[in-house]
Amino acid sequence: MVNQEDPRVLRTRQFIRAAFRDLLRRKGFDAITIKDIAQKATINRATFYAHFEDKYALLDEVTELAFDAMIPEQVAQAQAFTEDICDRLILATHRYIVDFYRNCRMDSHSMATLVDEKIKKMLQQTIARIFLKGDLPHGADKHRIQIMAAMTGSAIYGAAHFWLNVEEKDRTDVLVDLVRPYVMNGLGPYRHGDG
Amino acid sequence: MVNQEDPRVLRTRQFIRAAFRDLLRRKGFDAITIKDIAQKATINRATFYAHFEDKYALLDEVTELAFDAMIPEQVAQAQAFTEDICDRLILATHRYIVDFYRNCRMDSHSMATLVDEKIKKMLQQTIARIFLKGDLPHGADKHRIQIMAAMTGSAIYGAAHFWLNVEEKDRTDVLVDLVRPYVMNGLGPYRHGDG
DNA sequence: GGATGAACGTTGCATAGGCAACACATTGTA
DNA sequence: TACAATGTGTTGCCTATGCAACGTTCATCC
Repeated sequence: MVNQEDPRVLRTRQFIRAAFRDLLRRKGFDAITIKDIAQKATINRATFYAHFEDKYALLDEVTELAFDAMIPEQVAQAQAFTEDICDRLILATHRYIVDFYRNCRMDSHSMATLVDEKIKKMLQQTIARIFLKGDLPHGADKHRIQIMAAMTGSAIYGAAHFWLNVEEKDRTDVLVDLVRPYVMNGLGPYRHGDG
Repeated sequence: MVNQEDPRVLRTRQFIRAAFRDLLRRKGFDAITIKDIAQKATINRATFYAHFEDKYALLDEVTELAFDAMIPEQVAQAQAFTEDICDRLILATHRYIVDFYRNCRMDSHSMATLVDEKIKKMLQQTIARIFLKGDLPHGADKHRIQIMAAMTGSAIYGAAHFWLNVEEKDRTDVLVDLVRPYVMNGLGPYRHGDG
């Protein structure tokens, strides 16, 4: 494929992502064509295919970058899964979902599903990375840790998503106070690597 | 040279101009290097030379485009040099100069001179174009018309420039009331093509 | 059922842009 | 004076992008 460091490549990919984000704001995912993206990005349609297999791959990348941008510095650097880190993850996830539903026309169920899956996966990876950084408690093999991360990520994501349709939806503090103890208790001895 | 319609060319030239305008806001013209421009435009230095002979050519183009953007629609379309058109030209010229001195660091005398010359030339061409659109009065050959345009452009530019350092500098209405009669009287029978 | 048109994804070729290197000029400085 | 450092403008080679064309699929319409 293309050389990811070539300045032309960097620029072209930025154009494509920006065009796509822009289009998502006024059109549903299904309604967006490759031609639309190429036109708005002022690149040739063939060039699009030099960088992305299709618009699903583009959605994947855009989602991932947006998630990375949303993760606070403290979480990215965290050495242990503390209550503070947990809170930040909950809030960041919630904010991501809110922004996402506000900015994108959601006529497409397929897109919502894809983004759901992607974000859950990113969350789980982020959590697993933190778990693996701490000293592992006795008997915690890598496999078991990844399951714990998967459950934790799913729980956080599920709760944050559910919170969209709740009366108290603006009370993110309530959300945090509900999710944090659930997750931390569920983790039990795994959380700090000091159990 | 390069094909001026190729989208890559259009983008690259836009990048270069934008970078240059941006640099002019924080650096003097003399202090700006081609490397600076290329870096900020995220293009290769060699690519700059594919589009502009040097930074003087770039300055020339940027000045010209800015001037075109500043000219009101009515003036661009004018069929005769009326008082209304005259007023608009005076105001546009004045605004151009004000913006120019506000936005650009003027450590370089050479640049000020170049821009001065360029703008005067553009003004004169604009005026000559309007003159030549109207029916020409008896005895008005093309040569004579161009001299009238040159004087008119110089007068307007000179006055607008002078107005920078005047106590009433904000009273552009006063400026207009001084310049308009001078110019219109000077033109005498040439102005409408109806003399 | 078949025609039409739109979007997709791919291809070969032409051209613009990136890169590294060069010679030259200018400037600062030891 | 000599020198290093920096900017200028140019060159040859390689890669990314633009373009036009193609066959394909799918939806719409007669």
